[in-house]
Amino acid sequence: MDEDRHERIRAAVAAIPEGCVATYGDVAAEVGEASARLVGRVLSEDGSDLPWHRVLRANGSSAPQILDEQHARLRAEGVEIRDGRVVLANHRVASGWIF
DNA sequence: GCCATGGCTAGTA
DNA sequence: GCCATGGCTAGTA
Repeated sequence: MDEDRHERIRAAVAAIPEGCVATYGDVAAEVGEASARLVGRVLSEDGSDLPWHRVLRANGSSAPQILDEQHARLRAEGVEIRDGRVVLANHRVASGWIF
């Protein structure tokens, strides 16, 4: 079932540690079968307490409708934001998580 | 048809 | 900015 894939996406997002971030593509790669686009959709439809704010676009930016809340939450976890986006360069680690 | 994406290009500073 | 892509959803036949 497709719900299976959605569940794996949610599990991958849930596993991102506090203070760390990943890109939609990272999460998709982690799950294996998911496209980055699907990750965005699943998160947008999710109503649970998933740490969706730790998932960013490939360049560290955010879709406008979530930007304010996302940045507020990330700052609260100590993630630095410059020029309206999280700086991802040189922070990528082998597992795909970024810190 | 719609997008909480991503990559690549042109055009400005 | 623009276009390609993937996956889901609404709305018609």
